[in-house]
Amino acid sequence: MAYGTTLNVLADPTRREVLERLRGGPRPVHAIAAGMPVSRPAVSQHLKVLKDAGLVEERSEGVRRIYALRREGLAELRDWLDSFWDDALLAFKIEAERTHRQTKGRIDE
Amino acid sequence: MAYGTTLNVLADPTRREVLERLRGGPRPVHAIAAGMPVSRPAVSQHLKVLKDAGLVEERSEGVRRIYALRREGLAELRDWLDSFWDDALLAFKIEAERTHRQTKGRIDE
DNA sequence: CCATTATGTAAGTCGCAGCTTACAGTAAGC
DNA sequence: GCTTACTGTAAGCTGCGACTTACATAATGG
Repeated sequence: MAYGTTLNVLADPTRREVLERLRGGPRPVHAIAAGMPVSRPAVSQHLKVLKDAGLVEERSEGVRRIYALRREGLAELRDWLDSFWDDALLAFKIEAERTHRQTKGRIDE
Repeated sequence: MAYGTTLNVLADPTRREVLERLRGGPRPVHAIAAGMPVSRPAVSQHLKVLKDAGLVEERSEGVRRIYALRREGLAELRDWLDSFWDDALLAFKIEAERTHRQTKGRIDE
C-alpha cells in the first residue's frame, strides 16, 4: 500500500529533481535549491513530503539540515513493479497446467 | 523522460486499480468498470491516459474494446529505479577510495 | 550583542486533474 | 427496421496540490 504514496511523491518533477541532486551525496537545503526553477521554501516543502514518504532522511548539522537519499524507500515500489512480471510467468504456468491435465472442477479462492 | 509520464499515470489510485484488474487478462471496458467506485466514463478516460502512456493496449472486438496490460510500458520506470541502486554501489566505491587515501579519524558520530 | 546565514512554516493564490452528467455513434439481436 | 448494449467524448464543476511572499527562529561569526 505504501508504494502508492511513493508513486504519488515521485510523480512530481521537482521532487524527482531533488532526488537526482541527492544522488551525489547528502546536501543541505540551500545547496539543493540552488539553481532550481522554484523558490527555496518550495524545496523545503518538497523535502518534507519526501521525508514523510521515507525517500530521504534528515540530519542536523549546526544551523543546517543535511538531507540524504534513502533508497530503502524505493524498495516497495520496485517490488510492486516486479510483481507485474511475475504475473506474466505465473499466468503462463497456470494456463499451461490447465490445458495439460483433465481437471475436475477445482475451485479458486 | 518517459518514466516521468509513467510515474504521473501510476500516481492515480483509480488507474492503478484498472491495471490490477487487467492482471488476470484482457477485458472489455464494462467489465473493468464493474464494481468500481467511479463511473464508467471515468474509467474510459483513465484507459485513454493509460493507453497514451503505453501501459495498456486496445483491440476492437465487435462493439467492445478489449484492453490488455502492456508490461513493456513499465520497463523504463523500472530501469530508472534500478539506477538508484547502481548509484549506491558507485558512491560506495568512491567513498572507499577517498577514505583509503586519507586514512584520518572520523569527524563526528 | 548584532548581523547574517539557513531553514521551517503560515497564508493565500491559481491551474489542473479527476469526477459527473449528457450526448453521439456503432455493432448486434429481435 | 427498431431497440439494446457498449463505448468514447464534450462540457462543466470542484477540490487539491504546487507555488509564492512574508514571517519566525536558531546557530554562527565579527
